Amino acid sequence: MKHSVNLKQLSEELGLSQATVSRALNGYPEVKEATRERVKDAALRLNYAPNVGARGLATGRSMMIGHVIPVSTQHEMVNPIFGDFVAGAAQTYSGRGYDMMLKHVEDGAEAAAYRNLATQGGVDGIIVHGPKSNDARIGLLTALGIPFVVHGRASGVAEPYSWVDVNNKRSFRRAAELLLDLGHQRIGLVNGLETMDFAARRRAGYVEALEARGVPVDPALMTRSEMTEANGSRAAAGMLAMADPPTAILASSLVSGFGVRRAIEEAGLTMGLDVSVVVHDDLVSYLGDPSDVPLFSATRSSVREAGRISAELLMDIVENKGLGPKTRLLEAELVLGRSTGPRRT
Amino acid sequence: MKHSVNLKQLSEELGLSQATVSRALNGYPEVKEATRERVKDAALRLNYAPNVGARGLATGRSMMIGHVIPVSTQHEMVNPIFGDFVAGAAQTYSGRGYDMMLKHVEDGAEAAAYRNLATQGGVDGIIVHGPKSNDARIGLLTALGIPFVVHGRASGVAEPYSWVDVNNKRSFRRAAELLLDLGHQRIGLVNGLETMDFAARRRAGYVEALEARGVPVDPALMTRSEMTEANGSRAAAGMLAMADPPTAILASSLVSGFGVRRAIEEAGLTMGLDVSVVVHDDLVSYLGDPSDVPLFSATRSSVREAGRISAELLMDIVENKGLGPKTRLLEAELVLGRSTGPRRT
DNA sequence: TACGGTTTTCAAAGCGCTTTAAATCTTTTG
DNA sequence: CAAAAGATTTAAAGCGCTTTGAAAACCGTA
Repeated sequence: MKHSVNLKQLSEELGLSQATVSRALNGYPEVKEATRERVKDAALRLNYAPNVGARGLATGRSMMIGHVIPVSTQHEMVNPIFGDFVAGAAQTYSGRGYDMMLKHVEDGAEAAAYRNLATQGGVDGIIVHGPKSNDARIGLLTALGIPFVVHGRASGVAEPYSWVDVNNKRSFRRAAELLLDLGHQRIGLVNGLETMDFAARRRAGYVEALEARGVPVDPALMTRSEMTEANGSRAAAGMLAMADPPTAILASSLVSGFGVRRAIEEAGLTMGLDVSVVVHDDLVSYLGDPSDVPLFSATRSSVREAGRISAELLMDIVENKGLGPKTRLLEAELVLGRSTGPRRT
Repeated sequence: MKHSVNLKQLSEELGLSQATVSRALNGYPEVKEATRERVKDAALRLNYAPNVGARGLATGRSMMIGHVIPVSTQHEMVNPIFGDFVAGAAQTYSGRGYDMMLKHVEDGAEAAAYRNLATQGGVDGIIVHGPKSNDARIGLLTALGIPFVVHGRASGVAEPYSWVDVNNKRSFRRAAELLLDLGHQRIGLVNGLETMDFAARRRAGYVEALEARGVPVDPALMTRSEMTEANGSRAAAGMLAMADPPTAILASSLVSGFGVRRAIEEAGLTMGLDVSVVVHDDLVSYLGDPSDVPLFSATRSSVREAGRISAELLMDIVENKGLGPKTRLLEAELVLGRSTGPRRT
């Protein structure tokens, strides 16, 4: 059964030319208001919606933004913050008439995938997720000449490009300073994989804070792994079993934080009392803690907001290619919860 | 800078007609093997990729599957399992040459959004997420005549449609039976929102198990809310504060389970000893527990696998509209962890 | 009544691809 | 060696839309 019509049928039904109908629907001024109304009514009644492929062909715009799903190749893990980022971005796109395309890329086919994305005319722009410290995708996309925005930054890349990032270094520096102020000297770092740019920056902030206070940096107190509950727990358990265990731990995500808390409790200690904990909280919606005084002290920055901003930037670039690279550095908020307290003597 | 060519340029470069070049690249048999090689080489060399819009116009296929992001309208919450489901689906699509489009839909614009999705020719099929008990989308999409597969089922809908679902009723019945077998009589249910079909079915399974054993069903032991850590904790805390508290709790997700555990511990009790807990575990990748004996006893069913299967089904339907609705009922595995034990007397 | 200026509508080209029907080139066969 | 059969290749139509350049309709005025 046919439930919709195309432009030709619609225009015949109306006794108008396709041109006029098209103009009427797209808000061009040279159409008589009465005609426009008549056209709009008919379009609604006949269930007309312009074919996106055809429109794309004619305008050279697909009104689609491409995202490549960042599946950690090692453990088939989907980055937990991906969902919220995408939700924020999608909402923004939809407000401006764009849609989002998600592409799964098999390992090793990365370059080809981005190249196709750029050449097939299927998307007007691309969001790059999970940049590594020296990410080749940036150079590739720049060379291909397609608009893109990186969520995060890539330290090693010299050429300019557009990005939206949290000030990871500063936020971890501040978190570490908070713990130092509370009297802690042995502070553990349960970081994400440090091939990821954000994780490297966080460590830099942590190290910077300790060094600024003359507190020795102990490699044994710095771990890195994917940010799962299990990994957080394992890392913290290892530290707490040391001869000279930390009295505070800085964890790179809320989920790792849950693991850290478990390890603390399984060691017979109390979080916030025996061991202080600060986590980074991306405000992922379903992990939200609505309490007045949250469980965890945290550096907070909404990844959904980052999604919104990235989308906004990208669409601006797409619609106005003249402007140079745009960047946006977001500051994380430091929120005190019940997981931190002065060092016990 | 132009970095890619179109079919016309490519064919001119080769001294062949567009038809032959198109056939060569699309694997049609009537092209001489030598020619095909020559064409493929040139395509690679000149960075040719067919324009998806044009191809879609010509073939009537967009090679794109639409998903609508299920943002819980009440709290702007992104369903946590969405990420993994989508990852599984996207992987499957990509293996068969399809891509995935994600659409954000504002509240209230649902019908229009699905209608457009179906009419604009932008997608060949749709996956419906998070069906409610009497979901109007199913009737709408059926009427529109576009292929679709529902992840889950909608109890109230009589007409046939394609779906992929976990046997939620049976798995919660089994979980409850396990607890009954362990001697528990007061069993709490920390369920998801029961407007969601899956949650309603889980409760049905739970109730069925109790009634089959003649154990009274106490409404005070049945809570429903979005499946967050905080909600799980609050629900469990409430139950544990009762005069006649439960000795076992059945939670609808791993995340709620974390909350339940917290409440148990904050009540000075020990999970698995004083209070047994069984959760439903969607095997969401980043919450994975690699231990031999997992923390939680759980009914397990991979949502990523469900994504794969749903995608497979949908593509089959798209490519062969003749076949009637396809369905797939997945059984959850019951896995014993450290959170369950016999009732303490 | 006709004319210049506006406003509104139209015919047709073109976006880049696939595919049908026809043309050309190669083989095979009698 | 010519005709029939088979293998390749091509020209052109068409997918559904936007947009340019031209035509038609309308208006007030001379």
